[in-house]
Amino acid sequence: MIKKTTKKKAAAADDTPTARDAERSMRNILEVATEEFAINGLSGARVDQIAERTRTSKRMIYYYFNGKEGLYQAVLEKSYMDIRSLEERSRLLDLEPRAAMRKLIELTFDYDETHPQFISLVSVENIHHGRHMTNLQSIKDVNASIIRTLTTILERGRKEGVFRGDLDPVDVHLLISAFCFFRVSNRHTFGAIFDRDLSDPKLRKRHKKMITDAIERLLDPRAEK
Amino acid sequence: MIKKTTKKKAAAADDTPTARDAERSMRNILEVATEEFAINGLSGARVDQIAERTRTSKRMIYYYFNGKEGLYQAVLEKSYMDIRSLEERSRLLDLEPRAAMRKLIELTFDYDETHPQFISLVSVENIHHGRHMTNLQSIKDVNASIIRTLTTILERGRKEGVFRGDLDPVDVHLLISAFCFFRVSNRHTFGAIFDRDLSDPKLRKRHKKMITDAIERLLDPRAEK
Amino acid sequence: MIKKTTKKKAAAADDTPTARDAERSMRNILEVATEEFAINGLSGARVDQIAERTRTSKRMIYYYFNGKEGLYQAVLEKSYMDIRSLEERSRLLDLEPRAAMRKLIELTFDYDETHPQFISLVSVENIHHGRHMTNLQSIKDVNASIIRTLTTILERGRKEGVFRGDLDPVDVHLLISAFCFFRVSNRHTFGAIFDRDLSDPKLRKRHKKMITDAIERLLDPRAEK
Amino acid sequence: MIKKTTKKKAAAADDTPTARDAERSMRNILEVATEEFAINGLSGARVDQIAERTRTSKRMIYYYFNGKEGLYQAVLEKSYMDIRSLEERSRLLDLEPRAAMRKLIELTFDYDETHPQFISLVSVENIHHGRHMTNLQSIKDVNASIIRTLTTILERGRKEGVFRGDLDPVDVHLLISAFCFFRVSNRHTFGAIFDRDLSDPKLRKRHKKMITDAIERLLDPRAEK
DNA sequence: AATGAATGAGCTTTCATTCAT
DNA sequence: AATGAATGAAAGCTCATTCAT
Repeated sequence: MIKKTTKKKAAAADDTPTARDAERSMRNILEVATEEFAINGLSGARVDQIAERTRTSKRMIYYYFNGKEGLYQAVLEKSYMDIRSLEERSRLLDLEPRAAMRKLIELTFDYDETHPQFISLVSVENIHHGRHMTNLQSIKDVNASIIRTLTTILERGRKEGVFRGDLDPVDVHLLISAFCFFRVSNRHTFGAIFDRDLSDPKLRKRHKKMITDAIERLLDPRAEK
Repeated sequence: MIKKTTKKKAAAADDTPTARDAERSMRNILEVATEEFAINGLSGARVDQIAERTRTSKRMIYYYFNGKEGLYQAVLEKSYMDIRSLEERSRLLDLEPRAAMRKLIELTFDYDETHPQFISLVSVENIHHGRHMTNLQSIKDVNASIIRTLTTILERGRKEGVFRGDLDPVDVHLLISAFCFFRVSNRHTFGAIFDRDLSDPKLRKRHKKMITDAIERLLDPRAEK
Repeated sequence: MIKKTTKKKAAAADDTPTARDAERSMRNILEVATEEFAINGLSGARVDQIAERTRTSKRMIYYYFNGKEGLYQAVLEKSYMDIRSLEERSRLLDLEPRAAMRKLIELTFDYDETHPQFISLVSVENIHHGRHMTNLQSIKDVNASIIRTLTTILERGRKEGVFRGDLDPVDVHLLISAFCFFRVSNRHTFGAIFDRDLSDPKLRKRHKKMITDAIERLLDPRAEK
Repeated sequence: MIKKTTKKKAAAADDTPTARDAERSMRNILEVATEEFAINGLSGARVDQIAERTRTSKRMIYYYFNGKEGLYQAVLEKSYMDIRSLEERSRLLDLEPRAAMRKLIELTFDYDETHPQFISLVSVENIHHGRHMTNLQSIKDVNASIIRTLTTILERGRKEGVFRGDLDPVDVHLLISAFCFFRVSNRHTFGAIFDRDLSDPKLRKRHKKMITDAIERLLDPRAEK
């Protein structure tokens, strides 16, 4: 992360009005840019358009983020950081394994459902082969935490005999993510092809149950081969 | 495909060298464009770059496809059409329900795995809210055929008592698609975050088994509530 | 005029269906082109657009008229030729001088009023410095005839003592033309500036009378100095 | 003039070298563009050609005028604004009615004669149906002032018994404008047809007298019906 | 005599970025 | 620390025309 870090620290340290203004400007730019990149992609987003919707000027984007790509990277990082709340706020490990697993799935499902911009950004980043994430350790850290939690849940379940023990936590995470993510990321093509509005509450409820069921049964030790 | 349909038909009817040349040129352009749009997205792809990699000139892109957007739409349509082979070539309905289901999942899994460009294009189209598909009935037709096959398989399985009967075919298709698609569409971000190469044959095999298992267990009538 | 002349003669001589078809195609093209050039000017008109509105193809425009400029020139000539009817059909010289003069003015006024396309084309040609008329003797001939008629009328009037004799016929023609032409050629700017609809019948009548009055008084020998 | 008004005002207020440079650049572009649009029309003029003749670059045309059409509109407005000098500088209302009228006609005649570019631009704008003037209130204002002056002159003349009182000022303005304008706007076609050079000083003098005479006699109350 | 297919050249416009304080 | 003005480079697209039969 560019020179923003220094700024942030400075802002945290001294609380001068100027510093707080800078902080506010950056946040404002990030918010607008998040929308624009999510809607239009990296190449499709326009620096002019972002600047115009901002309280500041185009010049500031260069000042704070060193250009379009820098801004995009900052947006991406910020978006991934926001997931931290997902499992931090919910005390998953206080629950017994099966309840914890169910809740984890539901949290993921709901998060993706309510954060289509994040989904879009991740799709955009995949179009670009994830080349803007390679330097962002922060993103890996956040996700490592999710895997740690999941590993613990699975391990506990195995010990209690309620989960089979031959599944890789990352694989399970992949399966859960895939469904929750795809439902949102591909809602436009899937919706158009099958004339379905995936945001319909009835469908949402049914799908949430389906993915929960699917994982639950997959983990059921009685069927283990 | 735009207004060139007449041309195409003519080309199909008479087999003059000129007509074949035109046909070949269009295919050539489509192939190159498919790659470019898959790699760079709609906004990111460059007409110049596409033209340069082509045997023809930039002018021809406008002649045949009425511009960048028209070309993109043609690419999208063509890509979706190519899936027809997926289930047409394989005689799914000759198999007993559970084998058919397993094979359907594997076919989907393998198709997505071997057609990352198609996956990219669909992702790109979702970034653009599926706005280039609304007019393409052909795409709906192809997919309707898949759903028809799946419906038959599920129905047969229910009658034979090997599948539960309370699942919507489109929902099942969604679940299968989600996992197969996501593995490819998000391979870059997922790979970067968890330091995993999703194209590793060992992983591929494991995931294929996992998704097959998951669906199989989900459909198992013994667990039905 | 290009090779059209040869064609026309041929068409007149032999009356084969093919020849008549050619004749018809050319007329069709000319009609459409007249409209397009009048509305859009020489640079603004589009060969594609003209061809599209035609019963024939773009290629034919080149076949018959050797390109856009040739077509424009043919349109211009044809438009000027059509005025011949103006004074040929009306037997001006059968009237006594003052009546003849009044009628000449009214004919001019009405012709311009009812042929805005002709007015437009002449304006267009002036934008282009009249450079497409230099070779068209036909145009000069038609107009020479008008001047001849006007000269006769003025001469007779002078002899009868009802017109002053010191005015140049071409000057008088200029004055008449100017007013009749300008009313139509500048109707859009003049109309916009003064919020007047110059095509309003009431205005038309008033203006017709005004110009007739003005010329009549100008010619009145009693005021001659 | 587009949205650059703010810029202009700023430039007027502070007199920084930069501001003056911008002002100068815009004027430079406008001058060149005026010529180009007058000679080639809106469609015929080339942004490249305009830029090349300018001290600045093509990019600046878009920066200052938002494109070709914006530039054209600015040129049109500026050209109309320049007429303001016509009657502002000359103290028409200090003269007695008949002298004032004569002078007004002569001023109009001379202005058109010496501003063929303006004449061309108005012709061009009429080809385009005056569609670029609809938003330009400034143009209406300038012309309203001319009509006000003319109305005063006519009114005074009527009171003094030297002018008839039944003529509409705008009609009179139309008659005067028509002749003065047409002489210039149609000099090429008229000149070509009648082998006359309308810029010949002898002709100019004769025509000036003719239009002055014609209006004078038209206004003469003795002939009023 | 007639024509469908193809195209080079050049057009207007857009874009992310830097200059200059 | 902050910014308004300026811009080179390249993008997408259009046009009149010719090729090839």
